[in-house]
Amino acid sequence: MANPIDRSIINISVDCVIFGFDENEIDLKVLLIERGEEPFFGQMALPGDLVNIDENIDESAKRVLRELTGLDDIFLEQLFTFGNITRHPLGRVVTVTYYALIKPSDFDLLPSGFATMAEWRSISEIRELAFDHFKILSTALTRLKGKIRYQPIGFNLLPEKFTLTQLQSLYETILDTDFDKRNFRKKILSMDMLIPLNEKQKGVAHRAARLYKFDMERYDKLQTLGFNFAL
Amino acid sequence: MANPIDRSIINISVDCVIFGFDENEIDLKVLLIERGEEPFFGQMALPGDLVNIDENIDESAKRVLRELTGLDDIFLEQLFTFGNITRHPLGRVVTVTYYALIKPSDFDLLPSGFATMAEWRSISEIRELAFDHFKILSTALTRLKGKIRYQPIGFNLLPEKFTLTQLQSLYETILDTDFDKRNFRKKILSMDMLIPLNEKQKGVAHRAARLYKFDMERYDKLQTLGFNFAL
DNA sequence: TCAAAAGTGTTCTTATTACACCCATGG
DNA sequence: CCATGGGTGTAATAAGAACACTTTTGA
Repeated sequence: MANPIDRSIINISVDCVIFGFDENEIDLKVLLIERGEEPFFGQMALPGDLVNIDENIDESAKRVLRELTGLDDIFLEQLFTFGNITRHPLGRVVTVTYYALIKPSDFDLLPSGFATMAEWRSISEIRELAFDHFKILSTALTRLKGKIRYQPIGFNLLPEKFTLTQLQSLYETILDTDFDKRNFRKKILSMDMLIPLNEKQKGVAHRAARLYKFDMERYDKLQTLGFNFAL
Repeated sequence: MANPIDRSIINISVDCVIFGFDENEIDLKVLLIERGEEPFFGQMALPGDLVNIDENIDESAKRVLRELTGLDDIFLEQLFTFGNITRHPLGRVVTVTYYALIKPSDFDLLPSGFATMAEWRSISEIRELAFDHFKILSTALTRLKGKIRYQPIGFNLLPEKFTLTQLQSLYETILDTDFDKRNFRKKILSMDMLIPLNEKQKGVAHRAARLYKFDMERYDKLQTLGFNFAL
């Protein structure tokens, strides 16, 4: 970590689990940095660092993420706080973790600080991470899968205009399952949250699909009424 | 708080939201202490205190709860971490909060430490609390209501042998709603998690109800298969 | 003309809701 | 004998699951 750990006190840090999903890609990715500093020098880790005394922890998470990876203006949701005595080799560090799901192609990565590298890595290929970050990642993945069934996470992962097949494959990738095409369409359209456009895909070597966009106003209304997005 | 706040560092505390439900009682309660110390001297607050450097935060929550209220051996679940700069008047304190739902009559309250009193208070009557504890309480209540629909919280709130009406009124109280008696029974019995006993209530001035107990083995199995307790 | 994905309905099964009367017990 | 809560079934509706062929497009 960039700030020094004080062995005489409980230090507090934030760590961010940024999931990435791009259309055309088949798997879910996570943003990792390579550490240019001890401990775990040269190993991959979640972006994270100590909280400053004069910043709210939510703001701290945003700052740390920006400083290490260049990602800015991301909606982070709090995940869990990990506080075991032994989780950091240099002292006592309680970490508040956050997660988000974004579209990698919307952002440029710019590693700096003690991050010598910032990269998207496929979830399925990750075997180990610095500290207890692998455990944090697993916790985040479980939460994401649970959450996406009830909340329209994912609206920000598609282009403004998208096809129903794109939407379906987004859900299939994140939930790691398959849906019946007709049933998926029936359900998603019955929610009345998509606006069909008088536009079609162009330049595809097959029948062009109709494009849709999200009806945010309608969605917000349904949310407040306790609407359920389950599939 | 009992330990002194150090203004030069970020202090870390735990706070516990202990919900209480007793049969025969119509409303949901929460365990509060009266503070015998500044700040907020004499005001009601959630039991909470600073974390020691040599204890895990989960263990810290248990210890603090025990020291202030006498409650021991309670399964606490982490709720959320509140870390705004301004949340504590004497310095920077990030608090990790926990919650649980228990049956008050199973425990004796024994206030000590800086708690001059420890009491069960009806949720609906609480207007204000020390620090940001009212907000913490609201967050916990939302979480509890969400959670009880998918998890069998509540098994520990009833006597070992209970009637279906007791179970129903437990759910109705916590979710603040009403269920149709026949539909409730049909659904709960179809889950196959209750064992009907060859025993009846005694001493009631009406037809005696059959008693049931939970089939924990069966429940654990269903849990791992992704079972859903929704009502 | 072929390959590739788009688009479209029906049937069957299962879950959810609404609803009202008789039963057993103790006071 | 009455007040109190216990106990029971059915019909209607809604939601979910399974399933296969025709259409459009560009290469």
